[in-house]
Amino acid sequence: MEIFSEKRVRVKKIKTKSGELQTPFFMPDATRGFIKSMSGKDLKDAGVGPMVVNTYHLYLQPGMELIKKSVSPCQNFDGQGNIHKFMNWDKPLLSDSGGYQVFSLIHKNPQMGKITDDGVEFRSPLDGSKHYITPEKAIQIQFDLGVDMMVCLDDPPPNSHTKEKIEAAVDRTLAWAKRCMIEYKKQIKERKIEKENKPLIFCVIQGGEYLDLRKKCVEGLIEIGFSKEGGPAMRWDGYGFGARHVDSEGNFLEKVLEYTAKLIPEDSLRFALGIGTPEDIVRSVQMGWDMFDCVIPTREARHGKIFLWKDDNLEGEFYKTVNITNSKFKDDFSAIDENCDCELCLNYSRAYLHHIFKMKDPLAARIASIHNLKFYTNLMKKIRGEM
RNA sequence: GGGUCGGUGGCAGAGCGGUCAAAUGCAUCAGACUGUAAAUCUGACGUCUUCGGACUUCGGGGGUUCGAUUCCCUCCCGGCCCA
Repeated sequence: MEIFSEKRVRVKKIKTKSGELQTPFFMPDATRGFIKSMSGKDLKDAGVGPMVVNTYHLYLQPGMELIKKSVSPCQNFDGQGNIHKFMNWDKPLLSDSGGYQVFSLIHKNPQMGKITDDGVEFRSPLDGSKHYITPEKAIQIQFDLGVDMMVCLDDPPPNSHTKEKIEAAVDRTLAWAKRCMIEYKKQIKERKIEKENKPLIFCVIQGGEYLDLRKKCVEGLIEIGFSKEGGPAMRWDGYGFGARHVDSEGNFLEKVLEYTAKLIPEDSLRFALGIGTPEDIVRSVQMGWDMFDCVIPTREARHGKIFLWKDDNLEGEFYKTVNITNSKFKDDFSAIDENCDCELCLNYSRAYLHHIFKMKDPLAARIASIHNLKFYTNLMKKIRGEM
């Protein structure tokens, strides 16, 4: 793998209370505490380790009271009820703060809530009930979730906003990151969490497509890591790239990603939120990004799009996707991917998968999801040089 | 044999004098999906097109009318009821 022989890949181990992780890694989105249509066994078969859950979704449903009470009937977990026990998932989990959800909800429909400097007031799309989330509350919820990695509440404006508005979002993101850090220190102290069990904390870098704003944001965030406000200074474990990383035409914001990665302290984790397609992940890894999460492999699996390897070398067009619902697969009895050993590829033909998709049976979504996630976990193994 | 209701695009099913190439749903075909309001959404779906339109369609045939998928006659086919 030529492009990765230049030590541009930051392969390093990180420790969490649920086990070690090796960068670069990919986390599928188990937003509501599950990956649609998949069991824990399916996920393990696909090679999945860490996953992302969402603070906003879990807070609304099933609610924190239930999660704090939960008990796993099949496995011993330490401590009180948490999302690991509820899901019966003993590998690392990262919770996203929910800022992205609340903001996109409000940006799409201003009647759904309002944003102030103090926090966000929003209506639940489930039942219309009113909720109020502050940076402090977002952190408290994530401690209650009991995750291994947590993310500050941020303000992610659409990249199409004016520079003034993007800068205001940067300022708010910084103010909220500071409050999140103070709350984080407070929770660690109050909950008497030992050093080795501390969840990793990630801040988020905003700034849209403006390099100077990205720089301003990172510098402000680094400074917060040196602040002794609320307790001894604590550095961020990682920095996330916030907002969309593609422009309105779908072009990857290569320069912004590359520039921003360089601003992040060398020994901190670099989390490219929401990235992405396999080629976007490869490019981002080359820029120095360490962690990724994206709905693409699972959502597209449910929609019949299957990822196939073309080339072991991760250069050029190393993969392709097929829409298995296309009529050309109706009588194609070949294997889905001859080079894959997932449940789907070992057992079924393209024609059969085509058929169960056409019949809309949930089995189609399930086995396609296993396949696509296996593709992604293998992609990361190839990037790390493990296969 | 008599009565009655009905025959509409691949299917189901609206329309019942012009605004109908014909609602809607399904099926079909293609596309989108990037910190999941997504098992979702978009587009195409008679033929041809210089994308302005043009042409042939609503069981068959005939009629009324400026004009019929819509009204009348007749034939064919189907459901139900009575013999």
